[in-house]
Amino acid sequence: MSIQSSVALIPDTRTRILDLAETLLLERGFNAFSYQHLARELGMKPAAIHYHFPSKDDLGTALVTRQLRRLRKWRDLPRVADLPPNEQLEALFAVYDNHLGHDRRVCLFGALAADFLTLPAPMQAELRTFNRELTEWLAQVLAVGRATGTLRFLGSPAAKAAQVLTTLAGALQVARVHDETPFQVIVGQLRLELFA
Amino acid sequence: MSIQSSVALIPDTRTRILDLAETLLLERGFNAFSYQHLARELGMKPAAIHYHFPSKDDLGTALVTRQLRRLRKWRDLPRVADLPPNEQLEALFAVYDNHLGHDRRVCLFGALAADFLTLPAPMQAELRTFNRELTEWLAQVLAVGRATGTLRFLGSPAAKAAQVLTTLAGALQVARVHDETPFQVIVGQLRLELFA
DNA sequence: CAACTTACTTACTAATCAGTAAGTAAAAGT
DNA sequence: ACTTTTACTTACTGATTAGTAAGTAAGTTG
Repeated sequence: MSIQSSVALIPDTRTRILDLAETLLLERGFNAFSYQHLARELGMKPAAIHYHFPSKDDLGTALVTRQLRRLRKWRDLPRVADLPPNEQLEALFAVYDNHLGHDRRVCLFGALAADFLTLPAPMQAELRTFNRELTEWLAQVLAVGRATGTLRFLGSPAAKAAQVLTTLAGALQVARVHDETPFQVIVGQLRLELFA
Repeated sequence: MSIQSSVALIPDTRTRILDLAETLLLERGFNAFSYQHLARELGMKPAAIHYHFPSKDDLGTALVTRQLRRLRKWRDLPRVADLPPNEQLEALFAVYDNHLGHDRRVCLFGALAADFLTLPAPMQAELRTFNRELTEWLAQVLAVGRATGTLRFLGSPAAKAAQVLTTLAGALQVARVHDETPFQVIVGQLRLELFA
């Protein structure tokens, strides 16, 4: 693998494939794009994609693995980890809002959940880990937020975290079917209920 | 079209196709089944499916249209329409719980939202109507429930209805990725918050 | 009884799919 | 300078896709 500057203006081919596949996955679904689509748009032949990702399973797994790495990196960023809980929650909302701004992309979880049973086992496993780690992070944020009085909710932090994340994933899907409005309404409702 | 008893033990072919397509759609996704799959399992040739539904677009649209008819029928059923609001909400939860019991099916909305942009226009339109009518129904239930003191929530009934339905659709997806537990946890959280 | 309709099957097309094998030009390593 | 590795292209396979056209057997209707 070629050594590439971390501030590369032109990403290497492998990254360009992943980026395009991610776009197509989040905008169209996993079963709705092919190696031919990728190759045509990247100006290369389908076999070139197979060189980097022998099978579509490999490509899909790489996509989820990358997103899991991103989650861990984001979560541990000082500008996120050092925030008070209510602002951490707002930062989470901003991530989903940002998806909406990119052609109403759904989140990775929402893109893969419906077709989950057709996915290769490693992809399923990575997606489970992704969702579990994100839920655990939010549960911790909620627990501290309630303890310090900036957040309020009934029930356990774990249950509330699962509920909030599920709602956010669903809200991006509703936004796709209608328009941005229901997403903003739903997130507004979450803010109303959660911020003390 | 042949006249068929309304309590038919053996549904006509068109219905059998719709039933199987619905099963595959809710368990695998719209782009994950073909006319060949349908034909093989029904013991007929793919062209027989084309006879009843000339294109896959027609089949998909028929599926959503049927679900919209079911929603209107269910909503207007005396045993649903005459219930007090808190029991109407519980009846809604029961519908989603029943999906879970059928091999962890997601709801129609959750099955189609991710691939929404790849769907034929009539299917998109029907799905929008379906979601809009269901949300309006729930908003009314919530409004009456709060007014009569059996339900409680902050914000507008419309916003709360959108949030609750989005959460339910998402909860079925989470159940697919993990197991039944998160669904029960999330619905438990909804009950805790909504029932006064 | 004849004509028509219904509900299919058989046989096909053209496109697309994921994936493979062999070749190649350039870059990198020794 | 020689060898190896990288990053592809060309050319192909076999499977699968949605969809069509023509034929047919059974049932329905006038």
